[in-house]
Amino acid sequence: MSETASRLMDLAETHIREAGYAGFSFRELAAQIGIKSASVHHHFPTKAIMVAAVARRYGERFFAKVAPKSGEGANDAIDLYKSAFREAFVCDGLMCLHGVLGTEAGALTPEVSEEVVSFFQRCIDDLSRRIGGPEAEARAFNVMATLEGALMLARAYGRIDAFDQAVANLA
Amino acid sequence: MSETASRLMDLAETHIREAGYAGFSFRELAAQIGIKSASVHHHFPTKAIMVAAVARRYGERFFAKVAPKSGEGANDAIDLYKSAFREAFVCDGLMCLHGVLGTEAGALTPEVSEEVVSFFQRCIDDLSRRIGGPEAEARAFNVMATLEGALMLARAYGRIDAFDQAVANLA
DNA sequence: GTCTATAATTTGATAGAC
DNA sequence: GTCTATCAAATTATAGAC
Repeated sequence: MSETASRLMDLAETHIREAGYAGFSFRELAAQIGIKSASVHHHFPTKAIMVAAVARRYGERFFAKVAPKSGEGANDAIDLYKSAFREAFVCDGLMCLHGVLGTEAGALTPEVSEEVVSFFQRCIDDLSRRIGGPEAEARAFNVMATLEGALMLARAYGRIDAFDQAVANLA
Repeated sequence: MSETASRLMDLAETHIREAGYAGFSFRELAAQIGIKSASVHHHFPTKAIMVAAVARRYGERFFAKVAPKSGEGANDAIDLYKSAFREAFVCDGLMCLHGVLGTEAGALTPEVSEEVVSFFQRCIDDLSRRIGGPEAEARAFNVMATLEGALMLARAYGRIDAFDQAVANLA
């Protein structure tokens, strides 16, 4: 992938995590790196294809970040997920990309929608396996729901304290 | 408020809860009730003003629905909130309006943004008071985060089971 | 309250030259 | 890979007649 394509994805990701799927245009991205919108179409034929690519990359980076360290216990997995979501607010001041797109489900093309669903599916599967025990899947759903909601509240309040209170009882 | 304005708000609310702030246009609403977009502007001068009105009405109805029954215990409040969110999926198949707008914060005008923040503030205040005890506020944040996230996951999975698993440990 | 008409802008996307 | 030029469509919004 070209350097330009990568920078375009960076910008698109930020815009989506700030304002959703409709929160940017090809013209806007182009202007931000000093090219024209027609050139953006050379890298990504359509907006839906670009967003699907951004969503896939976001997932890959996320799962790399929460990958198990050697000799992890059940709570270590939850802590890693918690840290990843907390960083989204503290470092970037942004939502989880899939959290935004998930709430906008009705506005998405099938290709984007599939990326979003498979992200959550993979999160639940991964967490369930690493948590283990009889209530593993329910706990996995609870962890993901709480983290997505906590991040949204932290942004609404503009305070990491809102996130920390919301997730205090996890792990 | 006129019957027409009320029907326009109904339609706008559904569209937003399905696809976000950018998920509808005045023309679209107008066509759905058989008038022209210019007539929509007669009832609501701008889209932002309309969405702010929809957000306010949604909050009023929500708080009426979760209002305390006489002689309620700490868990009753959480159960009422849980039922209200569960119904959003089971009855309407839609997100919480403020949950959608909250994730799209960067796309909102100040007037809409203020409605969203004050909705969550009021939820947290109400829940904290009704839950009571030393950890009341943290539990309130946790309840709201979990419910918003659970509703989003239920829609992503298309299964109420995802919601129920995510909120199983509440109350 | 609703209409016609229209302005002003933005958007996603394409054709073809360099 | 980027450009110019352009298209077709959609969007928010306004003016003024009925």
